[in-house]
Amino acid sequence: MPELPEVEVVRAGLAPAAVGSLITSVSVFDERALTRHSAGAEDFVARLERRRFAAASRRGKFLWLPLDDDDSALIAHLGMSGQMLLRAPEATAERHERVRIGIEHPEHGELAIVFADQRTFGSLAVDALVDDGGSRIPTQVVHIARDPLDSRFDDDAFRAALARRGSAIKRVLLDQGVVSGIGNIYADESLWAARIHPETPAARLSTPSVRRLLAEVRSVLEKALAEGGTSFDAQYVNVNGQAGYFAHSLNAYGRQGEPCARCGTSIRRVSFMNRSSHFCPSCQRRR
DNA sequence: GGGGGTTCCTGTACGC
DNA sequence: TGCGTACAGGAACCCC
Repeated sequence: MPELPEVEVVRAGLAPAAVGSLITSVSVFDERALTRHSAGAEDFVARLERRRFAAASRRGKFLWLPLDDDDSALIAHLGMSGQMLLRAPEATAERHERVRIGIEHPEHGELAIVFADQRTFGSLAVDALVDDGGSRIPTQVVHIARDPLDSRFDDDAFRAALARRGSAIKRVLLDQGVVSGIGNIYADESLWAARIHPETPAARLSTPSVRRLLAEVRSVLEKALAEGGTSFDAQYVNVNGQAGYFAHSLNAYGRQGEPCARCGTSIRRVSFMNRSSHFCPSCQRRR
């Protein structure tokens, strides 16, 4: 599932080929890939053709490629199974290919950016850019908080936000309006590393606990990024179709029944928020 | 505005 | 072999 590290790997992979490229063609094969673009496929194509990509940016799990008109950007959210692939222009269609964008780079020549998505939770759009504290971000990203790896992430504001929330800390970690980029996998991993029970009310966490949690969130995200992200199957791959290696480093997620790497107790899996939570019942005690 | 549940979707695994 | 069902989960949306 693409979370911050996976989306950042995709952004960094797209940047060298996309930035500076001229968009020569846009083909939409499945309009469900444009649920974020309410004006429809025809409008989507018209807003992209003959423009150039000027940069490659990201906040949380959203990535976007600003256009050279300085007023709009192609935004992408990968959802559960979205992929942005770089392919040769004549490459055969991917199995779940939804959108293909033909580009021409001044040095690398012709390429295709292919958006493929099995479960169709992901989508693309062309969105207006607005000012946000000195930077320009798409309107659809305005409500998304900065991510913990962002140099302008405000640790004190995060601590204050937790103090106002009576919800379980895991629910708050997954709330992209409080802190972005964290999904089910890295929430479980960070809570395991910080020895915090996922259902602990956020407001009950002491200041040292919040500091420890934030440090572990950053550590987990950075390690996953260094290993190219987490791949369980073909659902997440980089722009070249290659898997990441962080799945081998997981301590809690998907390890139910296996011994905790710290204390040997069986990792437990419980249903929480219509998804799974994995934790060690011994070293992540509920207080 | 916080809180929490529902919904969208498709491929895979599993039980019978 | 074949069928039905549970499961995976990001985020918008809804009602309380």
